Amino acid sequence: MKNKRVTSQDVADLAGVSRTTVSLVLNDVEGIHISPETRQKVRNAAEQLGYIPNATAQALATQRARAIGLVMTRSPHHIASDTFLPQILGGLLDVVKQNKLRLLIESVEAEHQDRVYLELARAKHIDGMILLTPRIDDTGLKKLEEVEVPSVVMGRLDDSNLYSVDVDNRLAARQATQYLIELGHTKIACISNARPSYTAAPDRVLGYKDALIAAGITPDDDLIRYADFDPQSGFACMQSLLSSGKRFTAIFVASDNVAMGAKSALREAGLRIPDDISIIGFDDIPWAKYSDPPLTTVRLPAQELASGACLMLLDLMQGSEPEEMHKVLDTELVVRKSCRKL
Amino acid sequence: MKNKRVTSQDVADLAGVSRTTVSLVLNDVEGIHISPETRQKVRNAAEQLGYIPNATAQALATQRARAIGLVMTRSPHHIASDTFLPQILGGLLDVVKQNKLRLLIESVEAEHQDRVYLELARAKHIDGMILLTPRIDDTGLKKLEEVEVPSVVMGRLDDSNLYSVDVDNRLAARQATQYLIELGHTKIACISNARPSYTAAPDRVLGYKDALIAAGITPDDDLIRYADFDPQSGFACMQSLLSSGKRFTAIFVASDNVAMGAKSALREAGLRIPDDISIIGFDDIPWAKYSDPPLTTVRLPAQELASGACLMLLDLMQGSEPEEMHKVLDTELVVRKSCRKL
DNA sequence: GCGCGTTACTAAAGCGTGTTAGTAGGGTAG
DNA sequence: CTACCCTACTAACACGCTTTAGTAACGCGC
Repeated sequence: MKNKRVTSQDVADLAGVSRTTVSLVLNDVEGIHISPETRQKVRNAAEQLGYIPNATAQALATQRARAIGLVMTRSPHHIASDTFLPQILGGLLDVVKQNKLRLLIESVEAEHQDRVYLELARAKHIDGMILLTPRIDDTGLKKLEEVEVPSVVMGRLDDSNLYSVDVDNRLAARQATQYLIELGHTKIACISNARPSYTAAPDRVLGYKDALIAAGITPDDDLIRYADFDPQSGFACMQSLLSSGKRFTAIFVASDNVAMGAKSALREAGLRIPDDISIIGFDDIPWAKYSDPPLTTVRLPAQELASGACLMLLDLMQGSEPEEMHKVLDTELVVRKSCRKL
Repeated sequence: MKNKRVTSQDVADLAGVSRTTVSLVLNDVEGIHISPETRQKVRNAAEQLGYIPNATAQALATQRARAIGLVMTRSPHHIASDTFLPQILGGLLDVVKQNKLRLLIESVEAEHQDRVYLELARAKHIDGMILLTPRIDDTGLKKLEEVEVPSVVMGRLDDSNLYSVDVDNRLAARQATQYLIELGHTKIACISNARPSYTAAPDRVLGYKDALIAAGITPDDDLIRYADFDPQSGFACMQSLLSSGKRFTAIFVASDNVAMGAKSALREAGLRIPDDISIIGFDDIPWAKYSDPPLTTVRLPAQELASGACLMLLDLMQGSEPEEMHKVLDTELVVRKSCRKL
């Protein structure tokens, strides 16, 4: 009862003007002539009533929701163990808040993607979307390209004319592997971060192979495993490698999160890092620095990726063309203590 | 051009019926009589045109946004290093998806909270909100109670008549500390998870003291530090403890995330876990199990907390009264290898 | 063949805003 | 004195949907 919704009509009534005037004043519309006294009257009335415009009505009238969506192509379970998410959210929220937008989180199961993207876009609850960790086989994205909804992909997508922000996964993986080679390692295994359908995974494996080949080492597919985002899968992959009987003195794990599990498996097997096995990660999650031993890894600028994608999206939403279609941010080798000279 | 927005009017025209009928059919409104043939005509037309209802218009008409907000009282920076967030999001998304709702993320800086909560609520972009890690001194929340917006707090808030879901932090902390005592430790330090203004922090310290007192040990405030969510602050707190000259053989760190940093500081000081110092954490984040040594900790059911809060919120949104006003979930001591018998 | 209930639909009134087109009144130039 | 412009506003439509109130047609009992 005390909280009957206050509308612009109420403000207009109290101020003794029309609803139009209220709208014009409160939105500071340019090039319109309203006397300072009236402006003040309206402002006072709004203040007094505690008027808060109904965002839904605004959205309907303006055809803009003032919100963007973060779309994740993963199950809630996988989201729960995504080390990266907080950083990405942090980066997004930063930009989103500055631009007075809202952020919508959406997770899309593999099954009915096609429809979902379109629904999100057309239903107009959001003005644009950021697509996280897209999959190669995502047919829905193809359709998305044909629609006029501003979208930016965080990651790489072949043959796509969607805008994107990413790092050069292949190059970064190559550099990481090269670092191991420079330390004298020749038997180097690899655990990729995710199943190959997620674009970053095969890219990182390619980079790993690039480095080997450049050093005259023949890649051995038996030394490669594909994890599934979480430490648990890293644990399993490492166990599988260890029990394969194949020898290796170093390993490139294409995700710090997965590396956590891998390290644990090494420890259980009685192997010491870096004395017995050198390990290099990927991502530089906040814990990498504090793990034991501190993990040598490739820093991936998560927050910058997120805010970069967000800024790009804002450009698109304003109708202006972003500078680059596919923005690529730099990675950086962060040497800590998990690798040793052979 | 190809993507002129399809409205219910278009569907009505194609099907040769009124917009009303379209709405009635597509929403499966109960207790209304529409012939099967007409229903089919409408469905076909909608399908053919690829009609997707405008969610904003629906929201305006029904006065329900079909969205809930997750409100975090922290800066984007702190969000970026929140280990818990993915699990909470996972839990929320699960429920949210099942109920065909949307999830909005909002971060609120300490400065202008009062206004923000109300804006969120009244602007009606959301039907209800979940408040994460509230602070004792949050005056905005007081005002929120007076408004009719369904809200559930994840955490505890004294003297509040807001619904809440939480664990018994005090009891859990007590049990953790008691475990250390049972192992024979008497000199036990404590690093709390956050600054005391976040309710969980002092609660956990109280539980820690409870256990000491029950065992006839006088708590020593010089052995207590307050961290700030992230590993870095844990590192600093541990350094501070070590350099204080005070002796201790075990420590209760009220956050696994903070414990990561603390462990790192111990290692740098040349102390071994658990040989020199036993350490017990809190939260049981996914990495606790895989850290070295595997961290003994208190499992906090993050996903269940989130989904519990969400279900509670759904009840409130439907106007029904949840069973309990303050739901308390169980914690569980997870013994791993970071504590030893003295 | 009149009243009444049921079926199958539709017209129109909201929801709360933004925005365009228009108006009334006063000043100024010709 | 008329024509025109400027200021300061307002009436009314648009946004796309839900929902209430209503209507027309039909069957049925009496």
